Amino acid sequence: MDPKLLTGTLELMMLEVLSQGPSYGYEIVQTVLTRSGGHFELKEGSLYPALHRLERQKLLGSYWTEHEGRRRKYYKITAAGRKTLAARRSEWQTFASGVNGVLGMEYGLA
Amino acid sequence: MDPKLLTGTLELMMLEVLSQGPSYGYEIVQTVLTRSGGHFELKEGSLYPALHRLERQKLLGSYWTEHEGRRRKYYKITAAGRKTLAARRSEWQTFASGVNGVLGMEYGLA
DNA sequence: TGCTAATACCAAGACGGTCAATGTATGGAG
DNA sequence: CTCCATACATTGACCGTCTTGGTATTAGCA
Repeated sequence: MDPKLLTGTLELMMLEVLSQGPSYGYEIVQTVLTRSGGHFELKEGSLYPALHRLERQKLLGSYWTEHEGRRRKYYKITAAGRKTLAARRSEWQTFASGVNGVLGMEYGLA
Repeated sequence: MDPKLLTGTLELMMLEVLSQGPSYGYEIVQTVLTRSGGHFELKEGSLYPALHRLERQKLLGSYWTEHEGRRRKYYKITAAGRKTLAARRSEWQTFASGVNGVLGMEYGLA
C-alpha cells in the first residue's frame, strides 16, 4: 500500500475512531488496523503528530490515565471535532467518487 | 476539496487518462475535470512535475507537436505504464475499501 | 539479565503539492 | 493597434505530512 494515499485520510480515520469513544494512540493503531481489514498500519511518527495537530485545533481533547503501571493519553473528540468529522466524511465520499469517475468505476464496490 | 487527498492518486488518474490514448498536459486537466464530475482541478504545478516523473520512470513516453502555432507535448503510456496502472488501480480499490471499512461504510456508494 | 510488549514522543529527511512567476503564440475586444 | 484572455509548458520557493528510526518508561517473561 503506497503510503502517499494515506495523506489526508489519516485524520479522518482518527476522528472517526474517536467519535465512537475516547481512545489512546496505541489502541487507535489497533482499531484502524482491524477495521481496515488489516491494511492500514499507522506509524507512530504520523499518528502522534496528527493527534497533537487535531488537539491544537480543538477537535480533540486529552487526559492522562494510568493502567497497570503504563501511562496512557486518552483523546476524546470535541463538538467541533464531530462537525469536522462530518465534513471530512462527505469530502471523502466526493473525493472517492471523483476518483472512481476518472477510473470509470462509478458503480458499486466490494 | 482538501488537496492532500490528491496525493498519490494524481499519478493514478493521469495514467488512467493516458491509457485511453495520448494526450498533453492542458488536455489532461480538462479530461480529469470532466470525468471527476467537476471536482478535480489539477494544478499545473503538480501536473507537469508528475508527468516528468512518470516519464523518467519510463511509464510514459512523449513527443512534441505543433497545433495552430502552439506547441504541445503529447504523452503516451508505455507497456510498463499499463502494468503500473493495473497495480495502482487495485491499490486504490484496496485503499478505498480500507477507508470505507474504518468509516463503517463498506457497502455501496452513489 | 535482557528481551519483548505496551505506551508516548521527537528529530531528520524525503517527497509531492500549491502558488506564482516566466515565456510564447493566437485571437478577440476596444 | 493595443490589450487581455486563452492555450500551453516549465520551474522555483515554500510548506506540510509522511517515513525512519531513535529515546524513554514499566511490566513480564526467559
